[in-house]
Amino acid sequence: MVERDSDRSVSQTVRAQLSLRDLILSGDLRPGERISELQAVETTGASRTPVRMALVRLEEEGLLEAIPSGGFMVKAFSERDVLDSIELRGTVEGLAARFAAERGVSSRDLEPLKGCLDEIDGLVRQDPISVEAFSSYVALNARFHALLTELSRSPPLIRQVDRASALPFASPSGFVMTQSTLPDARHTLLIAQDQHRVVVDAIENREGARAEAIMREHARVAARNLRLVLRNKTHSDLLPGLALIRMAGD
Amino acid sequence: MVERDSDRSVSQTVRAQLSLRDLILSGDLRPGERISELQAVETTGASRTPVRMALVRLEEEGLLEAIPSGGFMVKAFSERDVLDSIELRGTVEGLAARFAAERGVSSRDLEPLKGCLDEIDGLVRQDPISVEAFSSYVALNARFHALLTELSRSPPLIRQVDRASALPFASPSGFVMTQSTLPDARHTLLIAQDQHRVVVDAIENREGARAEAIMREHARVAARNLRLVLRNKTHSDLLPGLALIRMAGD
DNA sequence: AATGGATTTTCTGTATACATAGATGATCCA
DNA sequence: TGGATCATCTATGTATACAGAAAATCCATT
Repeated sequence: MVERDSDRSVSQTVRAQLSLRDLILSGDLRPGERISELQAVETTGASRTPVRMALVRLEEEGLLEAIPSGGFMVKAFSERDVLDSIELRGTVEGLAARFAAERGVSSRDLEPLKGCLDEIDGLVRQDPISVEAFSSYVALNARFHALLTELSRSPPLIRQVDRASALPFASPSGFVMTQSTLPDARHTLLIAQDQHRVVVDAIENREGARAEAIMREHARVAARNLRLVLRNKTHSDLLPGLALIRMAGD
Repeated sequence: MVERDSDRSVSQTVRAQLSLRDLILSGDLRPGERISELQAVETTGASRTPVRMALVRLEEEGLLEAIPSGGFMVKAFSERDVLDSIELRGTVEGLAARFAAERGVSSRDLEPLKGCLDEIDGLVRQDPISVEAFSSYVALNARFHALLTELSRSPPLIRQVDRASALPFASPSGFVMTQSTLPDARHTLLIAQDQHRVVVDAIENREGARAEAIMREHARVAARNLRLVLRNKTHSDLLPGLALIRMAGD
């Protein structure tokens, strides 16, 4: 079926939000730049009401900043901001893992998680890893992290983990694609996957502190990758939102 | 000066948000109850546009839940939800304290914090503590926690701590007033104040792990108080939002 | 030439009208 | 009498018009 450029099945608000998010993450809208509602109306095709709605949601998402005199601007992030966001995500994921371990999980709950890990094993077995495999890894990794967080069985915590992962460079899978061009790409993925196995093992054995610690360390792999990407600025197109990161000298 | 019921200096959106928040926290709007926009328009006096804006913001705040078919309903919280929210707040505050300790703070930055502590000391010195003193404690305690979080010098983290503290029963000062009627009220406040001193000491000496651990434990004082309040349901009017907590049997 | 003020323009905040989708109630048939 | 279907009605999503405020521009004066 031929899709119109505007799908009637989703609301104008959602459409405007997606459209504006793409514009921000791709760098078409520069950090610090004010987003005019009228301009947003032209680019998204929606009217002002849903556009305003989308802007409010994008502010909550962390991509926009309210201007005191009114309206919104694209937020700029320092390298430190991004590193802190990653550490924060690791911390709340760590709390989720600890809750899961302390409260116990049934083997039935662990099944999908272990299935995920087996699939990832299948991917990292190949050497070198193909670009398609990296793509699959991104999806599986996201799924693993989501399932793990849900093991906490804590809606408030799940909510906060989702919010902490909303920024693309803070999300668990944010830096996977950027790794794909690095020489020791497979090495990094093997380490990350080992950490996945360890945290599941810790949860199974109800080792809360261990589960928490390993998830924190797991996030620091992403921090390492961020530094690599920022040093050799190549392949920066693989990480949406990199345009929002302003280096110290800028 | 006589204030009109509608202050022209703030926007209709903010006024509607404050008004609706009060209605929710006071229990006038029951958990699970759908909030009609038209009804909200009547009670707040604002028109539909700012009311809708306020509803979206209250959803982000965690007080409302979106209904799939459209609109919003008042969210209900289990006792476990609230305990988890408190633990979460303690965890992110702990991260802020660790950042402050690891990165170091100048004695100039610590001054307002220590001033805060001295003022609190003045309050808890009296025995028994007056209701007015409890009120002052709430304000000073909120100020201390805000200053402490800012010591992390991490905008993303400060943002998340604020969000984790947005729910009244998850906020650092949420249970202070409920304590005021309890027999060992002063005892609890003395312990909390000692923890305040310890975390400042840890930060001064750059003991990151210690600073983090004490902030986590500090939040658990609030968790203890929650259980007390829920067991003897008296004085529940001292905690706004208690109406949102649904016990297991309900 | 630079600065201050006034004017114009553009933007956001708000109100409201309209359309569509969902909910509710009544009526008809089995 | 119970269930299903249809109609009506209400509530939300969307579009747009209007007012006030902020920002930019231009002119005048020093």
